[in-house]
Amino acid sequence: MATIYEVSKAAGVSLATVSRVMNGNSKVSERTRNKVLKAMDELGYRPNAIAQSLASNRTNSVGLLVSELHGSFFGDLMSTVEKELRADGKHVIITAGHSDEAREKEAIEFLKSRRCDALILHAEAVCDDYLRELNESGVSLVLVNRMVPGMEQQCFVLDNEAGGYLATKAAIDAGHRDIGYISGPQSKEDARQRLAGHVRALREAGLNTENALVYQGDYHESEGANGFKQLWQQHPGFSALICANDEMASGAMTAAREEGINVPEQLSVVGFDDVLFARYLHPRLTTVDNPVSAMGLMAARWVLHNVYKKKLSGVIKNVFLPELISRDSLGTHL
Amino acid sequence: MATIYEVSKAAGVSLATVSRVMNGNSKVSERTRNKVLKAMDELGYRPNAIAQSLASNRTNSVGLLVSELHGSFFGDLMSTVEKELRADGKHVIITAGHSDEAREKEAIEFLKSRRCDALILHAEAVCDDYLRELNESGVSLVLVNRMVPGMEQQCFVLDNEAGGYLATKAAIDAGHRDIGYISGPQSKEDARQRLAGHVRALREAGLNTENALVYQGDYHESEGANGFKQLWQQHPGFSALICANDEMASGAMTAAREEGINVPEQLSVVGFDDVLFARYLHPRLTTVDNPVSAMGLMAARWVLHNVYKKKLSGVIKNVFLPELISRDSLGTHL
DNA sequence: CAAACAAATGAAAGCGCTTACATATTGTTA
DNA sequence: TAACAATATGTAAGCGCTTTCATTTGTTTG
Repeated sequence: MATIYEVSKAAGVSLATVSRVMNGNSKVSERTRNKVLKAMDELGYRPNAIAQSLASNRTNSVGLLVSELHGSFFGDLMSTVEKELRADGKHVIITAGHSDEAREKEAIEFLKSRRCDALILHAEAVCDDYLRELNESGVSLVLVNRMVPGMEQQCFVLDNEAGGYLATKAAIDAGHRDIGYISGPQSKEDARQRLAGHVRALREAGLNTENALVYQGDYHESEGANGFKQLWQQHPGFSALICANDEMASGAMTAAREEGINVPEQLSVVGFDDVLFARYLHPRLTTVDNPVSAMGLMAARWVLHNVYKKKLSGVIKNVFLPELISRDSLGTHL
Repeated sequence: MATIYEVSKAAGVSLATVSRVMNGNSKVSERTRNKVLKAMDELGYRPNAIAQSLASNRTNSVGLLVSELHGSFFGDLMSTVEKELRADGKHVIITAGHSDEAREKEAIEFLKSRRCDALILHAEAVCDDYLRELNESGVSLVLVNRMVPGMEQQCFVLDNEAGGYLATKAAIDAGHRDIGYISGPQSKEDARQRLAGHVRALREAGLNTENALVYQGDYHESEGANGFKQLWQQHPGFSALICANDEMASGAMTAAREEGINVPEQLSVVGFDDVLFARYLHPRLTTVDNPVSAMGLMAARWVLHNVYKKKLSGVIKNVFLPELISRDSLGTHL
């Protein structure tokens, strides 16, 4: 592979001049620029990004931490972030934290050792203090799907409470009064907030929230089925079931069907997240969207603006409001 | 951030010695090693991976090209590859080629400029010659889901013909005789092979393959619906429909339902790929699995072995045989 | 106890770039 | 045309490591 030195020799100019035409910042006369370009072309020269990074103290790479590399939520996030950054010549190093504290920290250390110019983190397991320290230690970072007090401008989050409210409100508006809820693990912030929104909607409608029909699941499909079974046993015949995510909604729908209960005629189901397969379920799932792509985009733009000094088109938005995606699984109840 | 120089000063040894304890290849006495380790610890030293790469001409990074960053197929691939390589301290730079020749080439150039030690490519649009040239130019690379003559050992593929055969054979074994087929775009190798397998199964059963019920789709859901409609119009009442992928199978099932046709009672449907949502469809989709994870694993192991000289556990397998995943969408036909 | 060898350590030259700073070239003005 | 900007180009010192080769130190043996 040709180096800058060979290019400089071939073009009959100095290293500095070659570097100048590559980076296009300093002035170079039209004639020499052409000579250099020609030499580069003839040699098939490609700058060594590693050497550039070492010399310039800039890697043009941003680290992205996700919980998993599969699943539509992270797929959308990675896809959006990569596209936006790549358009500006930056590249993304992706690592997975698997929602585990040690692995998340390890992944972050890894990204730091790779000298990423910035980090975009979907960190679930590390504590707020760790993130604040990281932030103060001089690492440029933004957080997706997490709000850390003191770093509000660097956090891009969904208003989960509003989403929880939206889902239950939709059921209430459709005439439902007996409404069950399968929550996510209450150790997770988003799960707590979604539940809080649900409770607010019930209360607002004057419904009983004391001995509410709530089952705590773990966001997995199987717990959707378990949750449904338990709630149905506890209070047979409730007319709507709100689930804190689509996976559990799917599990619940399958379990209901196995009991011979028709969705949505006998039981309405509402999910949360609008993952890809929500459209493929039968009946197609009414759910609350989770604007991952929009959040990923904002995170990428923040980096472009604050780290790479690119001027912004549009404003940076930190908190996203979810919308209800009406499909077929929510029926009216007279 | 502390550098190796500061560590060497703190420990009272030379740079070379610090480097030695980091890399652990050359001998260092127990006493000095401890001094160095202590100094590193106290300074919170983290080696600069960029500088290491430049000096050693090894980046410990492998480039991964996928068509898209979302979707379960690529999610599984990325996930497996990343996990396997990361376990050995390598990291993965992921880029998307969007099944477009120019973008695939650009992505590959990008990975080359990052000086990846090896490339794992899911390249659909570039031609065989390009890949062969790349290979001969000294870049270590392997191909996933693509067989290029002359590079067999570096290709990890599914036997699509066998998969196509399997799907149709299953329908025949279940008693079906009137079998429709929605193929993928015949510009793609895998689509042609899947169709070839289908035809072989028909022929073997002594069924007519002349004016066979075949519709050419594009692997997208909508074409599954279109394909079903057209075939049904052309020959109403056929009892089984084989689709070249799950997306189209889903589209076909939805279209059938809209026509009031029950799956699987009146029409059996078989898919291909066993993507995540196949389990979520109703009825759950009988399909042919596509062992992406296994292929990704092999690709990663090949790299570990051939590029990083790691000794192998187990053998390298290049061609993978698919299996039928029996669920509920294929019924018997007497 | 010195010779002979092995083991541990250090000195220094890169790796391929960027970027002050210095110098050369050109253009402008009186 | 001398004097001076302004502009274009070159020189060389890093960036933080690895690695070769030379040197020092330690160990063994006759």
